[in-house]
Amino acid sequence: MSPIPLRQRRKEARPQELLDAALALFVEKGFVATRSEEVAARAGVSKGTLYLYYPSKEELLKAVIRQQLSSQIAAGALEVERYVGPTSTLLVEVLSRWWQGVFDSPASGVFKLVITEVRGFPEIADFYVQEVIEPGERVIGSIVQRGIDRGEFRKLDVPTVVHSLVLPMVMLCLHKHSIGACAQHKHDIDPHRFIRDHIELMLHGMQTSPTAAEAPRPAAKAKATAK
Amino acid sequence: MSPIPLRQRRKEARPQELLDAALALFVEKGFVATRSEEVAARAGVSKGTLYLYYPSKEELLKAVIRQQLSSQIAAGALEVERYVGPTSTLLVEVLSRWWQGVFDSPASGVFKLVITEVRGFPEIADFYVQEVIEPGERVIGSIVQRGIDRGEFRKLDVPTVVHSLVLPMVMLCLHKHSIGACAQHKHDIDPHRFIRDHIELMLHGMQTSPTAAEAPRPAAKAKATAK
Amino acid sequence: MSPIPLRQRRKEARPQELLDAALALFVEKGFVATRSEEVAARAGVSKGTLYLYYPSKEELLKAVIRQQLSSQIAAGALEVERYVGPTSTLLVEVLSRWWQGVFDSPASGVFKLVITEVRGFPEIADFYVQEVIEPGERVIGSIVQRGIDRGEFRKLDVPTVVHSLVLPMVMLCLHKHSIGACAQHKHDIDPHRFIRDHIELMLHGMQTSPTAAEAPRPAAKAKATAK
Amino acid sequence: MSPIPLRQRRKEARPQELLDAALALFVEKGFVATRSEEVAARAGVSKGTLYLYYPSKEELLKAVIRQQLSSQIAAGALEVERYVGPTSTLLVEVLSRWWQGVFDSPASGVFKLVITEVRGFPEIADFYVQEVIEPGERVIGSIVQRGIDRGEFRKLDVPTVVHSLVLPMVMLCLHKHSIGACAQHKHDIDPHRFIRDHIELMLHGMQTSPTAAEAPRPAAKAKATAK
DNA sequence: AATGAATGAGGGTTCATTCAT
DNA sequence: AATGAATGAACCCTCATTCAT
Repeated sequence: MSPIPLRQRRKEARPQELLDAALALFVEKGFVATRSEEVAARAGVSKGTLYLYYPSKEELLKAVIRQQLSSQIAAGALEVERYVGPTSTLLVEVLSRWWQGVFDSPASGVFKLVITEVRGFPEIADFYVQEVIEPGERVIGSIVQRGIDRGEFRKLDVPTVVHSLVLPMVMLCLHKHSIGACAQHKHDIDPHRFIRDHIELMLHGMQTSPTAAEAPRPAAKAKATAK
Repeated sequence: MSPIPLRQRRKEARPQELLDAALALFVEKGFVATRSEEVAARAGVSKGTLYLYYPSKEELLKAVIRQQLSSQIAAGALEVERYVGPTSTLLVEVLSRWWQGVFDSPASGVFKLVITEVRGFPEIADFYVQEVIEPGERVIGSIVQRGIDRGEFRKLDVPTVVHSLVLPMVMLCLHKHSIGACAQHKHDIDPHRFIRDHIELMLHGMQTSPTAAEAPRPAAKAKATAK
Repeated sequence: MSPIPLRQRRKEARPQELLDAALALFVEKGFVATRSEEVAARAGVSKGTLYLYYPSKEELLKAVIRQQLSSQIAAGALEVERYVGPTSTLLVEVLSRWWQGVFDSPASGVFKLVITEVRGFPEIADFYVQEVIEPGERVIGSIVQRGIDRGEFRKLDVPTVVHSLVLPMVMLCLHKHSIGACAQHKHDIDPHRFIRDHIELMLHGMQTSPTAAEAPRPAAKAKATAK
Repeated sequence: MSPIPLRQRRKEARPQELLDAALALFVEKGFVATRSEEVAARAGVSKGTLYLYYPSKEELLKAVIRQQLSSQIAAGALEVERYVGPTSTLLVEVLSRWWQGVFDSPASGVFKLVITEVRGFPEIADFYVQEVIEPGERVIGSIVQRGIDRGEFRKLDVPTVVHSLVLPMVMLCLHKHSIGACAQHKHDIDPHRFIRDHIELMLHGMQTSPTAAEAPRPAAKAKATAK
């Protein structure tokens, strides 16, 4: 049934395996502190082999980031256009979906990687801005705009709202891979719960009429402050 | 006229000069990528001198972080107790003051430093959490709680609100020292303006009464909590 | 024709080549004063390669000593058991053979190395005592004892005799690698001749019967020992 | 009563205090591994002061050795000329006296120092040979020669006998400061007892008539092998 | 004379990268 | 293609020596 011999399958899988290994290690230990041999070892190949696929550790770093970003651009944009229904629901929907896909996956590490390494490789900034920040802000921004246009949201400064919405999410990803990864401080926050609450809180702040804010979750009931 | 000999005066200044140099460089290039000689040079001394004051690069890092943190704890707590007046004003006041003191100063770099280096030196996590996160959250949390107690804010989950308020601020510090430091992306956001807007937006989300710009809202009822 | 590739052949030879180089240099210049790069160079490899085989200069030192010692233990013991004939001949035989094997070989340097470096690395003392001193004294001691038992030697304190016999030999090895290695003082003594004479002199002192050049002597009585 | 102020006395004592400190440390840790600051500290002065008395660590080493040697030349020679009585007694007398003065004093360390450091500073060899080896061998040699001339000793090769006599003594000094200084191996030999026995054994080997050998110590009795 | 802060050459060790196998 | 031995530049840190005080 599988016409492709194992050897060849491995060979084709190599680049991805190397990228995965590199992502994990770069995020964990930092780019400089990660030895290229470790990356190779984690990918199950030898030091030399790594250099067959990537000409240098630096290129490997860029490839890691590029690849993670490409997969992020994705989705969403279309959804917005087609969607009918309350904007708050749409916003919750889009942010949640993205959050689900990112936070628990290794992809959450790219944020740390970018923050940590851009200064050393400013090219990274360019494609990060182009591939993630801008498209991301455009999508979220367009939703917010839709809410404003439809009178659901107050007339707010769109970029501000977008940042207020998104920065905590990014920050949680960073936390996960830094302090959150240190034994004692693992469970200080429940990220999924926080994000849910955060969005809700934001919606409150954005909405014209308080009632509208509740729309997305009909079955919900009072919960307020319970810690 | 000057009874203290130059040598000695220098000696006392050295540790701080070295810490300043180290902070700047560690934030800019990362701990591992910074050569100890660079730190020394930036502090205007030679390689060897650095080791007269700090026994190793690693200890220097810890000293850098410790010192920045110690100076952060400070402030605010008292203010909260004494304050009379609307909680929203208090919150704006406290956050703004802190923001002023941090964002434009080199201290803003510690966030990046911590995020970047904790994994390598987990002890850092401990004192960061103790010296910054916990006291910080306690102060902001107490303000939020005050607002709730006084019926000015809705009955929200305090930690959630604190995070929603603060994480974007921290994130902006990180941004400043990473992407924001790359030529092309310098002025994507005006941080001070954003923080002002962000807080305002948050307050909207938090407040009970629509007075400020919202429709009247009865005791908050349905809450979109179901996960 | 040669199925083993050159690389691999080298690899197997490396440790020994490095040990040889290290022995020579450590003996000549002392452990601390020898740069690891020199060792590598003398072994025909680069600095880095040394660390492929030994994790540190210190481990290299220990390996050098260990290896020399292991090869020393060896020999003699059996010979003693089997031997028939006068003990004096046996003693001469065993000491000469050992002397031949040691003095002119690089192994003679280990004595200096041990004397010089034990204080810095006391573990060395343990294995030197176990691998060299004790076995060596045991072998020579057993010969002396045999002589006493067979009435060929006077009833002397065995360890004393062993030391009197052996210490000058060790001392000559030390001399060879210290003062003896300094141009002006090269030929102050002919070591082989000296050792021959020394053993002969010692035998005179040990023997019961005056055969060689001594008057008959009854069971030794008066002893010039009182301190 | 003491007209010399303390300050000045200290000042005059400095060089000697520094030499003592240096001897102890150089013997213990080796010349290269001893930091000049340690020497200063042990002598109770600061780093800088050391350089007021000796222009470099190397000169300090040479001074240490020179001074120790100068004090060794000393004595004995005259004694030999004047002495009347059996040569064996004279020999025992001279060797014992020297041994007493050397072994238990810090001077015993110079042997190690010379052995260890000559290769690095060959000038040391010259004055060591001139100041110690040659005078020493001359004194002992003249005694041995006297014994031969007077028919007390067999017609042996004088240098050989001298070496056989003296090398174990030197070797014991070396041992004391190397293996003997390592906890486990402190009491393997009783040096004073050994030297006494060794000389006695040597005398046995040297003497024409066995009876003569016993002369020096009339009151002694059988002791032989008892360990 | 004495101090000890400062210097900077020097040496141990690491690791990205190459290349013979 | 894959390996891993070898290289050597680079970096942390030490310490002899200097010199302002």
